[in-house]
Order: sequence, then structure tokens, then C-alpha cells
Amino acid sequence: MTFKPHSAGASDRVQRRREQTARQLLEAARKVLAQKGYHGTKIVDIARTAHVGVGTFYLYYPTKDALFVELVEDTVARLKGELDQVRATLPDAVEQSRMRTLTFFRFAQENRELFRIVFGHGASFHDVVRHCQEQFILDMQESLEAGTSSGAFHDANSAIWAQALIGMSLQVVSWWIEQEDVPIEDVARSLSDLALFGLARR
Amino acid sequence: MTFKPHSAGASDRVQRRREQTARQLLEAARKVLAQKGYHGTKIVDIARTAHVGVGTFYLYYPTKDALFVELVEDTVARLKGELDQVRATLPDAVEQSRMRTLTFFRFAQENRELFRIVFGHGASFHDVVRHCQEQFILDMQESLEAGTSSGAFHDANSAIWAQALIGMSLQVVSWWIEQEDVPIEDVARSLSDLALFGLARR
Amino acid sequence: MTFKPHSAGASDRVQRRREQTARQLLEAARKVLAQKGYHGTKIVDIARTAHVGVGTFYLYYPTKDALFVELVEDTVARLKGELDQVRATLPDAVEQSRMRTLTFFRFAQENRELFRIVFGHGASFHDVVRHCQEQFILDMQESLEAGTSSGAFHDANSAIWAQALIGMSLQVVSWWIEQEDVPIEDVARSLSDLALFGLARR
Amino acid sequence: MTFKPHSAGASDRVQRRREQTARQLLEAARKVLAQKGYHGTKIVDIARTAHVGVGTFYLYYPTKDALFVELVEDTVARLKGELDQVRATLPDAVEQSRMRTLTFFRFAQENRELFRIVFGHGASFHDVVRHCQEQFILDMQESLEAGTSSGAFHDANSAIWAQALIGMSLQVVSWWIEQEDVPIEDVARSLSDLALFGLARR
DNA sequence: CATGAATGAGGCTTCATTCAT
DNA sequence: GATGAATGAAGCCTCATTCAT
Repeated sequence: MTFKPHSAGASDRVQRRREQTARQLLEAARKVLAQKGYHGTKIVDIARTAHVGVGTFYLYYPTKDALFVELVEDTVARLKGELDQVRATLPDAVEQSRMRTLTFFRFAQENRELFRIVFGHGASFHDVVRHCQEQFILDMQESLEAGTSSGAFHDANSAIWAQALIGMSLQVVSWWIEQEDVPIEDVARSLSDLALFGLARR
Repeated sequence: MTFKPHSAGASDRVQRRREQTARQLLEAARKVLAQKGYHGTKIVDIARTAHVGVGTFYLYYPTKDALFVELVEDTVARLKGELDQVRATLPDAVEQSRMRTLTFFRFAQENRELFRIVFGHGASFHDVVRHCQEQFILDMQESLEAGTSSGAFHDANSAIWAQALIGMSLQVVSWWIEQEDVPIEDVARSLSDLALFGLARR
Repeated sequence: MTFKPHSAGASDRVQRRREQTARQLLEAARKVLAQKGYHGTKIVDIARTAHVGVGTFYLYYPTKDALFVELVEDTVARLKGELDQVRATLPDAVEQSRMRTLTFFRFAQENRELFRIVFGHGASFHDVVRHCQEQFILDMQESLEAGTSSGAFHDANSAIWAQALIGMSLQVVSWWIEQEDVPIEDVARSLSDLALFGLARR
Repeated sequence: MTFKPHSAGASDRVQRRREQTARQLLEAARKVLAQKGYHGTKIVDIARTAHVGVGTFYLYYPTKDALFVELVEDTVARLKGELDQVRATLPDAVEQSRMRTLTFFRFAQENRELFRIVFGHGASFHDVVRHCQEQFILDMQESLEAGTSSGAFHDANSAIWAQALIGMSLQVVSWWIEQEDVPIEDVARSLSDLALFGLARR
């Protein structure tokens, strides 16, 4: 109401502090969830890891579930964004397939914890995760069908192959994420080779 | 102390009863775990489904966890047995690969509930499950290496491809298991085609 | 399934124990609720007073609220039963009025704690209680109208007078319940005199 | 220390602001408490309704309880003041009784929210409220005894009748307060008729 | 052996109150 | 003074496990 010369500065600092707490919480949630999984994660753990009281958690997230959902949806949205861009940019089905895989791996590399949370072992008991995975699979299916139409890919049951290709990538990324010092490009290329040309010589 | 003329017969009957109860419990556990998952399953549910008291459960399994572990390990051992037989019987890498996949699918078909429990969505939060999956992957890796040695398969990082192939199969089976009326042989063949020859025409 | 000669006896004893626990809990709930009111009563208090674990409470009542509702509804149903009987038995409006009051008081005397819980200070924040009180008031209104029809009572806004008469009784009983050694019959008579003939001489 | 020419004016403005905040808080508390009751009211609600920070609340009241007590005591004091004036002004017991009732109702009408808070459903769980009600009852008892002495009222146990008359009024007012468009004078008259002359014709 | 009532540790969530800015 | 983010004690409820019968 009244003009307060330094109130703006103060509220700025407060604002910044708020954001810091939010960040601390998110980071703590990432860390703990990635390490212990959904069921193993207690609100207290997150709060303590964030150096914050339990009550504070509830100032930023209404429930444990909501936090999880937000985390998953955000992550998936970002990943999907990158993949969509790949799809939009590369017309050639084979190149696109390779690039998708690589993008997927790079995303995992840059978001290890989030990846573990969303795609990691045991996460898919949750509706959001299942739903998101289905999205990816549908996307993949579309790409496959495009590839088939263009004559680049074999004609096959795209639903099955989409499942297979997603399963492949998830598993390999999940494995890779626990490794140390395995260059991501090599893994992606190897996986793409398999997906594109199969096991069999000839 | 006292002479019991038919105690042998009695203990037989007791023995049989014990086994029946054990079977009932296992069956109940299968059903409930497959439906609700590990965390959603309460001991009371299992006991009630088995038409048995809660206490009785603890006469057969020391903890909820132990039951889960037993279920998983048994299932996996049986599956591994069947797969090992395939490996032992078929020398040709390609045929073997196809047969492995088919065996895997048939096993899933005949053990839907167990499969859901062991490989199903969200099960791999548990150490046993993770451990078992690793076993499969090692097996697969060996097969791949054999295939490479025999010149049937491309030479590649077998660790990665093993992950990929297992991931593929798991994902597709998990998907298939929730479908109705999709003939398993078709799915297996389609998956094998992908694994062997890849997406790319030529 | 099988005939078990002493299992009946055993289950009897178990049954009796169950009932005893139920009684202990109910009694504890009565005592604690009467003393501390709804909001002041913690489940632990009830459990401890009943010499029982917290979990046991939840074997008998799904929630604190459910217990309260049950307690209130049971109590009110019993009281209403007695009052209905009075209404059915005594045709004369004046006598009936006196008897209603007396019955009300006697009920309170024999169910001090329950009365405190249901009608006591501060209970009527709860929907059940409000609803029950409304029931009483409607009943009273009917009685009043009958009395008016028969020419025994003055003609007045029965809704208002019903409220007034119930309020009167509740207040006096609430007061009396905290007293010691005030003969209930005297109180009831005094109250009835007021209700029937009013303050004013002539 | 330093000379501040307009410090008096400034402190005046400050003073005025303080009072305004105080008023806002009180008003907000009235509104929220009347609507949600003591236990349903959160400090944050009051603060937000008053367009004030939570911390500010605690600059004006040490605790939630203290606010409630102050509200109750103020309200009751004002009401008592009006009733005392009636007592002082009207010597005739019957007229006084009618006027008390009417005053009570008018007060309720002009202070709906406060009334709901103090006498409303479920408020009397609190010591202050109980204490205040006792005050009213004592007052009433005195009035009754005066009426009896003057020969206007029947001779009866004034303690009981005081309880009864207060209970009556409280109940009817509580009912009336939730109604819409029921003229208060009619209700007051009807209630007074009952109190003075009773139900019974003759 | 079988039973299921009893247990209580443990997890989630709320909210009155504090305190640094 | 004013603010509202932060706190953590406290309450509710669940469920794996035990144990007396």
C-alpha cells in the first residue's frame, strides 16, 4: 500500500531464499528418490537431506505423491521435447533412429538421478510412470511407421517393435547409468547397430 | 511313550495337510502379488485368499520378504532351466536365439502371475529381482559370445547387446501379458526378426 | 472343516475375550470422551485407558469419528426409544410432558458419560449431534402440536416452543449431571412446573 | 535524543494504523470463527482474511486461545451491560423478563457472528464460554429471586429455573440465528409467553 | 499345528508458533 | 512494526509380526 523503499529489495531477498529452499528440496528429493526409490523414500529423509524441517516440505509440495508426479512429468516433458526436436529435424529414418537413441542417452547422462527415478528399477509401479512410458512407446510406434512408409524399415507389427525398442533403450540406459567410464556415444552406437541391423551377420 | 498303531498314517496325513496348506499359501501369494504388487500386498490378504489364518502364514514363511524371494527365485530357476535346455539342445545360434525368445514367451504364458510378479511393472525395486535379471543377462551374454564365435552374429560389445536383448524381451512380454488374444508365437517371431535382422531394410 | 472337539470351546473363549476388549474400548471411549470432549480425546488416550494397544482400537472402529458417531447414534436411539414409549403410553399431554422430562432425566442419570458426550458442552459442533438434536426437536414439536390440538396446551408457534423446551431440558440436565446429590425427581418436577405453568404467578 | 519536529504526528499515524490493523484482525477473527468454529479456524485463515501476515497476528494476540478468550469476554461483557441496564430500568419482574429476552435477541441480531462464536453450536467446550454462561445464569437467578420476592413469580428452585431459562433462550436464539426472515420480536414474544405462562392452558 | 487378536513402530500430514529480514 | 517462510511436536492410521489359546 504505502511506498516502502527497501521492501522491494527485502522481498527480493526473501524470494531468492524461497527459491533456494525450493531448489534444495528438489535436489534432495532427486537424490533420495534416485537412491531409495519411491517406497524407500520418507518425507523426513528428503527434508533432512535438504536441511529443512518436515513442515517445510509441505510448503512446496502437497504430498509425497505430488512431488513424484511433478518430478516425473517434468523430466519426461523435457526428454520428449528433445526427442520431438530430433524427429522434426532429421527426415531420414535411420539417422533419426540413431539420433533418438543418442539423445536419449545424453539426456540420461545429464539427468542421471531423474532418469533413475523415472525409468529406474522399480519405478513403473506408479501410474504416472506407466503412462509416460506408454507415451514414449506411441511416439516410437509413429516413428517406426514413418520409417516403414519411407521404405527404410522392414514392415512389421509396429506395436511390438515399438515396445521392443523402448525396452531395449530403457534397459541399456538403466545399466549404463550404474556404470562408470563407459563412453555414452559408444553405447548408443552399439545399441543403434543392433536395432538397425540385428544380431545376425548377413 | 504310548503305542500309536497308526501314527505313521497320521503323520502322513499331517504331512499331506501341511503340503496342501503350503500350496494354498503359495497360490494365494501368486494371485495377490501379481494383482497388487509387493507393496500393495498385505499378509492378511494372502492369508485370507489362502483360507488360512495370518499366523499360519508365518509357519511357512519367516517374513513377507522371504516369501517374495522364494517365489522369485523358484520362478527364475524354472525359467532358467528351460532356457538352459534350449541352449544345450540347439547348436545353431540363430535358431537358438529364436527358441530362447519363444521359450521365454511360452513360460510367461504359462506363468502369467509369476511373471508379473518377477518381471512385472515395478518389481525390480527388489534386490532379488535385480539379481535374477543380472543372471539372465549374463546367460544371454554368453550365448551372444558363442554366436559371435561361431560367426553367426556380428561382433559387438556383448554386455551391451545382452542388456538390450533382455530389455527387449522383458518389455514385450510385459506388454503382451496384459493383452488378450494376441498369439504368442507371432509376437515371438516378430521380436526375433527384429533382434536378428534389425529395423533397416538391407 | 475337520471336526475339532475343543475348538468350539476355544473359539468361545476367544469370542468372549473379543467382546471383553470391545467393552473395554467402549468404556474407555465413554470415559475419555465424556471427560475431554471430542477434540481433546486422542486415540492413544482411549487405547491406554482400555489397557490396549493403539492398533487394537482400529480393530474395532475404523476411525475416531466412526466411534463417536456410533456412540452418539446408539445413545440417541435408546433415549428416543424410551421417549417414544412414553408418548405411546400416556395420552394426556400434560402428564406426557412431565413424564418425558422425567424419562429424559432418568436416562441422563443412568448414562451420565454418554449424556455428557452427546449433549454435553461443546459436542454439538458435530454433524451427528446436530442432526440428533434436530430429531428430538421435531419429536417435541409433534408432541406440542398434539397437545395444542387436544386443547391442553396454548396455541403457539410450535417450532419455537419445541426449541425452547429442548434447550431448557438440555441445559438443566447438563447442569444437573455435574451436581452431586440433587435428587433427579425434584429437578424434573421443578422443570416441568416451569414448562407447564411458567414463571408468572397467575 | 534528536529533535523530531513531527514525531508526535507520526506516532499518531502509527497509532492509528495499529488500531486499524487490530480492528481488521478482530473483524477477520469474528468472521472466520463464526463460520468455522474454534477448531476449524486456523491462524492463517484469520490473517489472510485480515489482509495481514501471520506474524502480525502474534503482535496483537499472544495465542489463538487468547484471541478467542478476548472475543468471548468482550462480547459477553457488552451483552451483560445491556442486560444489566434492563434490570436497572424496569422494576416489574414480568416486564423485565420480557425485556431481557428481547434484549438478548436484539443483541444476537446485531452480533450474529459473535453470538455464533460465543453461544453457537459447540463453543462451550471452552472454559471461558462455560464460565460466561455461568455468569448469565447467576444473573438470571438473581432476577428470578427478585421476581419471587416481589410476588410476581412462583416460588421455585431458582437455580434450576435459571438454568432452564438460559437454556431456552440460548437454544432458541441459536436456532433463530440460522433462520432467515423470522422477525425477532415475534420470536422473543413467543418465548416470553412460554417462559411466563407455560404450555398449559389454565 | 492353526489361529487371529493384539501390538506398536513407523510414516504421513497439520498447524500453532517463532524469527530473521 | 510487519511479514511469511520455517519449524517440529503431535495426532491419525497402517500393517508386519507375535503369541496365547
